[in-house]
Amino acid sequence: MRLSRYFLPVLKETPGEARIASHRLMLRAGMIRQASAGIYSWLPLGFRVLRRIEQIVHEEQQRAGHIPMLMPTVQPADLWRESGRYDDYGEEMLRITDRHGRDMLYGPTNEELITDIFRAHISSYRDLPLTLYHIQWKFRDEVRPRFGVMRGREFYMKDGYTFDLTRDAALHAYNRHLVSYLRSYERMGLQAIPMRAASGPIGGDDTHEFLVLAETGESAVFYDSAVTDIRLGARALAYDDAAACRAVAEEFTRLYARTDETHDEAKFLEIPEARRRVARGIEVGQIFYFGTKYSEPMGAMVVNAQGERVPVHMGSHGIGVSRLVGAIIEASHDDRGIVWPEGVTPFHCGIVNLKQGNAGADAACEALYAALTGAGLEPLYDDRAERAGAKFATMDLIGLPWRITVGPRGLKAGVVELTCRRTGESEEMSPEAAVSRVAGRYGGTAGG
RNA sequence: CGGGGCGUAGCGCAGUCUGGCAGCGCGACGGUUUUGGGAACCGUAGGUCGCAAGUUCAAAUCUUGCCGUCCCGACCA
Repeated sequence: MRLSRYFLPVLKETPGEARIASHRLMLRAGMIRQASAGIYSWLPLGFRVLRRIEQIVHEEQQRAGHIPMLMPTVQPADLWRESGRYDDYGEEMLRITDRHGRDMLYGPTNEELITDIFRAHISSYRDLPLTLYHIQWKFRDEVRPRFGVMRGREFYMKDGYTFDLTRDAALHAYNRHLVSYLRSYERMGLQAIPMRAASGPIGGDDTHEFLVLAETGESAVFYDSAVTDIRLGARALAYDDAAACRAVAEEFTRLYARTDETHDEAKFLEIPEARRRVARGIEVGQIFYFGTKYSEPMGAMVVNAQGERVPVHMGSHGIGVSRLVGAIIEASHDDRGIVWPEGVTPFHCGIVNLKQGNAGADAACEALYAALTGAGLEPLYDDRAERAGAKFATMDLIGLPWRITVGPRGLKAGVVELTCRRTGESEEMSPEAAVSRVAGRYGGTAGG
């Protein structure tokens, strides 16, 4: 993409309403524009990041054997009356009446819809297990939206629903989700710690929240510092192997890590003092096993091998896709701007032409652009007639992990400059070497 | 939902107390000179002063009502 033809409305000054780094930086980098309290338009740069996170979630869900689909945002109230949640959900649910006077609602979640789909089409244990998921916009009419996309009213979320014959099978689904979530977050360059949590209004027997440590987090968290040393890394994952999934889940949840809702001071004090940590975290996902809470009242039954009609065991599992954009920035920025992890960056590499209009610099930049594109990467070429300082400031603000700087001075010596956004380190090298270095950073995962 | 702010150009704000030409900085646009970390100068455009009613010769400014938005608390992915 050439910046001169792109839409990147960056701001030099910080809009007054933004209190935390991610909100401030998303506004300044031209990623979002507020439409109403807690409701945002995603401008092109923000949209790219949102899509990359969504893509990682899709890939990891499907790797775990989960099946994508799409349910509507507007739902009929009747289904919610059936589950008993139409009244329970209260003022957070946006209620709508259509032209025929029917009660509708903008979905805050999708248990009712998915259960309705399940009961209409599934009747035998032979069709289980089944995991369906979708990524869709949701709406919760928060009393006080804040922190930009981290606590919006409209938000984009992956929610998955598991259907199993037995509790044991449902717990395998729970562990499988835990592992797939860990893998998704690691690909996004994030550490999200699974913590035992309260179940809240969705209801359930077992639940973990995934928290990203950040000073601006909404939850107080208490944990054993050793949990932050655990990584999934490149290990092979056998999602169909219940014992293997349980082993990984146990490895990540064995040590003490809880939010304030379930914090147990006595157990916390059993941790060696040097490893006790009290901090704050941003919730970026949650997994629930809730048994037959919805299947019983809504009649989602299957016939088991003994010929008996039994309610299915269900679980639901969510990842806050739009919230992750903010959470990643909270976890990865500096005083100059955003520092994107390579896994979610909106563009793989920036090209800064220090002397736009200089034939040699222009040609070198075009050649770099073609070479990077040819290597399967998406570069952002700053071809504006701006001064160097302005171009650097823009690149730093939008946080691309790599920047190739091209100027007549370096070209005389046959070199360009490759700069790492995170460390600030620069190195001079031939344009070809710069391309292969950047391409090497993204390996086979480039594109998308 | 309780309490408190704020609403004036795309962004940041002054002007409101004490009614009297709608301003400043940044940004945008044009020009000249510049050009390796947010350049300088000259010029130009851009405003239903949140909305409505009221008071007044005269309202951004005073009064009333409404709307929007932000912050603290409670609540919540």
